[in-house]
Amino acid sequence: MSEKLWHLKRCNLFEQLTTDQLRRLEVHSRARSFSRRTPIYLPAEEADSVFLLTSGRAKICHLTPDGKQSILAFVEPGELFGELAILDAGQREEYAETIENSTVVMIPGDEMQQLMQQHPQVSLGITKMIGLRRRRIEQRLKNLLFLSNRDRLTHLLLELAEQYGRPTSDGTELTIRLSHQDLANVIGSTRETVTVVLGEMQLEGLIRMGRRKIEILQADRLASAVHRKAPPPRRVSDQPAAAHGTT
Amino acid sequence: MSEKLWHLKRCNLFEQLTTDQLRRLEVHSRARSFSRRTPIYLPAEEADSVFLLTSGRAKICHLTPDGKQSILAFVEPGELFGELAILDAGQREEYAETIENSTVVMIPGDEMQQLMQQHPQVSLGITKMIGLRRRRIEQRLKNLLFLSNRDRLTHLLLELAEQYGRPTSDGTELTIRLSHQDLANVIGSTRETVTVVLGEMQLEGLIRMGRRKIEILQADRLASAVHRKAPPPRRVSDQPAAAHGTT
DNA sequence: GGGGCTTTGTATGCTTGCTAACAGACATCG
DNA sequence: CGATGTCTGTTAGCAAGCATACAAAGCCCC
Repeated sequence: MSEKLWHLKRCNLFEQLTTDQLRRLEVHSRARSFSRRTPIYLPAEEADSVFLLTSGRAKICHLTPDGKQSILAFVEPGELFGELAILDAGQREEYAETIENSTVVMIPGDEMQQLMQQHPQVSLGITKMIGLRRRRIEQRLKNLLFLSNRDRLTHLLLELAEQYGRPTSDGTELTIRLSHQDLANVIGSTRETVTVVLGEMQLEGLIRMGRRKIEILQADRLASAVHRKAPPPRRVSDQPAAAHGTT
Repeated sequence: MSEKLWHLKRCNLFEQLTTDQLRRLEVHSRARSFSRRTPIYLPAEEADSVFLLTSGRAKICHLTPDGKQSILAFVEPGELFGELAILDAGQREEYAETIENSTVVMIPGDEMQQLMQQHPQVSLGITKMIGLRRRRIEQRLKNLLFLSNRDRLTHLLLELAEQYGRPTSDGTELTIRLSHQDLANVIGSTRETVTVVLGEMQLEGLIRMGRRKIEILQADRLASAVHRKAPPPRRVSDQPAAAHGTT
């Protein structure tokens, strides 16, 4: 009970709210937990709730009729997802699935709308979130339009490093474990191609990889290959990137 | 002066406002007109204003370093654009250019923010708009990921027909005049390919085309080819689709 | 600790669609 | 009305990356 409240408070969207308001939100929302690789919601389901991931990790996906998957975004603890349910209660077009054992809080859409009406801050926060994610999607669209398979993969690795990177003695290790298939599903390619390209990168000394594990050795060289400014070097003592990002 | 006000009122986002509030908005905003094929704003420009198109037609584009263009959206009268300037005053990532002689009203971003703070209705409206556009982009991303060149073109034609279609005796004529190059820039293809595919479609009796002109003869067959439900038949007397859409 | 699932490695066509290169038709504007 | 720019049509060659087909190695759960 008070745990749910605690989780709500951790979402920076709600940090301005009074305890009373939070409690109200808490009463109307519901906590659930899911084990690894379980769907949280499915396409064509009624989209009447917004979700807050409180622990674990999830991904937002789309599936074509013939079974091809694309990953639209990853979700980290403290992030809201399925947020387009606020706009109009239609049906989901995508589905959300846990990557690791996770817990979420479900907030009814109308409750959320009401909250937005009463708190311009929350409203603005939501708007910004949706807008930022839109920008990210637009960026991906452009990448898909103009970049080769390899360059898109490079971009992805750099983004992942920024969000999920942990510094090591040799470079940066991704704390999110993805298969080649997953990577392919993000950049819109095939598993085989990703395997090959990653293999090349390893030969070139840019990365090192293990099973579902990638370590980036030369972020600067990767970045310059796609005209992107290199990420700032990060000390081992630094915390992993603050999460508000998705892909 | 009162003309600007009149235009503001025509934007459904503002229709709930009192005349006083509108006048306030009016004082702070500025009207400008642009002739055909003129940039309204450019990439890397300071993004401190939101635009309302009051007449004409425009497109939102992205240009790669090596000169390849992609069209992100078309803008119709009454529509807001450049709206991500509300989120944070960074730099534009895209540019907007008129397709026809146009007039716009520039609304300062902070003015807009203030308005949103004071009027939850406006805020919600903006959120919905950004969200809907995000959905549209996501749809395009999926199309690009999974569909062939031809199928993407088919989708585009159907969408354009919905937004800009005027019924004729033989089918539906697009009231927006686009070159093959433009179409290619929307679906992420090349001019040559679009020419060829459109040629095929014409041979198959699906469409008829002239210079910068396309008439869709068999929307149902087009639609079924991409598993899309056929658009509702529209009487000649009906008005063209209400505009809140973009691509 | 063994069976089965998951993940990765690798090679060979083949297809789509891009590049490049012209040519003609139409339009617009002085 | 001529000239220049825009738009469309067409082709051949080429390259990226997909589909397909196996194979082997790790990992996890029973």
